[in-house]
Amino acid sequence: MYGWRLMTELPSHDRGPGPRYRRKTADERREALLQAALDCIVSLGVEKSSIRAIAERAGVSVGLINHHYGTKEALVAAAYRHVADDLLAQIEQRVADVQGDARQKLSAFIEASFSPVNLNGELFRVWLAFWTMQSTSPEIAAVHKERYGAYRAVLEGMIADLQSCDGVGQLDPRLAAIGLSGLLDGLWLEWCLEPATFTPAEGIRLAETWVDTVALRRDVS
Amino acid sequence: MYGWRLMTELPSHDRGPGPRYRRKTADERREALLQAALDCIVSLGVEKSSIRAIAERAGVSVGLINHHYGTKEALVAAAYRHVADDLLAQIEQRVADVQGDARQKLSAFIEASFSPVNLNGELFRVWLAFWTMQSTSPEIAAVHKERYGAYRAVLEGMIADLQSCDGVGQLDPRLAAIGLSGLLDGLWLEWCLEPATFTPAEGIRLAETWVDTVALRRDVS
DNA sequence: CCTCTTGTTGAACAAACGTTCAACAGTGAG
DNA sequence: CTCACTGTTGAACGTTTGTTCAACAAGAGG
Repeated sequence: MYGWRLMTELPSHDRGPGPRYRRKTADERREALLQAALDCIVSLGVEKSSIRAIAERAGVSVGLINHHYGTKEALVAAAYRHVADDLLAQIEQRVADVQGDARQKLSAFIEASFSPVNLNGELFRVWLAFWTMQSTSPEIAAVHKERYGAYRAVLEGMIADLQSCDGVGQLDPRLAAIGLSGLLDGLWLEWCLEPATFTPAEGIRLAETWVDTVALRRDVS
Repeated sequence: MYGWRLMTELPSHDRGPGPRYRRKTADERREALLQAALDCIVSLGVEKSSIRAIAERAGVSVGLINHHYGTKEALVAAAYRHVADDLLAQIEQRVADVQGDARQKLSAFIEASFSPVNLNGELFRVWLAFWTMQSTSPEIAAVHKERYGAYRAVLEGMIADLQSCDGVGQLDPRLAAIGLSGLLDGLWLEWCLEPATFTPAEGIRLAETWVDTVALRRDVS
């Protein structure tokens, strides 16, 4: 369809005697491109993360991204799934590392939510990007629905465990989980938008108070 | 700087005998452009709201936007301030319309937060756009800080009133306001991303429970 | 009527975007 | 070595973006 012209000059960069590039398997390259895309979104923001910027970060040429992912949207969707999986897995790991009762595990979940890994303006920008694309990209929307459901299911299970041990609270596990995840997300959002508003310790205290007085029925005074 | 060529053909649209356009004062035009920008962001999303789309919606030509606002960023910042002002003013109006004690006024605030005006996927897209721009645009960031501070100040005042009447709660007014605004925003966020998760009535119940058991010390069972 | 101010126009522009694809080249198999 | 496969390249493309500015014209004041 397009015309083809001979290159009129040699590439300006150094042409050593060795290979000009190293080939990778399709899977390896896909993984590397995904990491480069995340790096770009994190450091440059979404709208500046062009195909060219991602390709440069990955040390490859522009054409390779469409070759391996077809479209940019598919690459971003894959990145979303990757980050969301990582985040949830990391929180679950922290919870699993705690040997204690259901209440202590929930505390670990809350503490992990307010760890510097999550309270991170760059991670926030990544999430904003995904949320924005969700309204126009069915693929992104599907990933969101799947990952967010998993997140809340974990929380609901922990609250159900808690109430079966320490007595029922003012709300059933489903609604309590929705409330807690809303509180955690809302505080995370506000902290990322304006970190001076409150400290992570205050955020933890707010979430702990919610669990004690709403999911359970205990007065922490 | 740029060359200038004569128009090679007349405009294709109808040229009536009357004026081709009507002049407005600078203030009137600025207002009209701002409304057109909001309409576009709401209906098309941010990334599709180009200068040309906004100009077409406003029924003017592309150059007029830069003439009145200088840059697109300034226009968006003005739109942000306008929407945020409107939203807060509307909630405060609802609160003022309620004759009752501090607790009933807080209920009006919560109810207004979950009204269809706010639980609106289009409004959510507008907010996402503003949040995204905040990290790159100092002007947008300043507007956010100013408006969000006002929002939380209103909430903190209401909670302080409540506690001075009905007794102190588990949290001081500042932290209680941060928690409640986090909960409201988080639930709003999650509802906009996936409306099937919970109903507005459940959201109201969650927020009311927070007020009764955390800001106050009342068990709603 | 003419004049001046100023809101308005819209083609041109430079830069950036995602995508395409013919050509190139590394790598392992025969 | 040769061959075929395929990962990789990068210029060109078509489109869209925000911005510019010489030219135009509406409307008020004389």
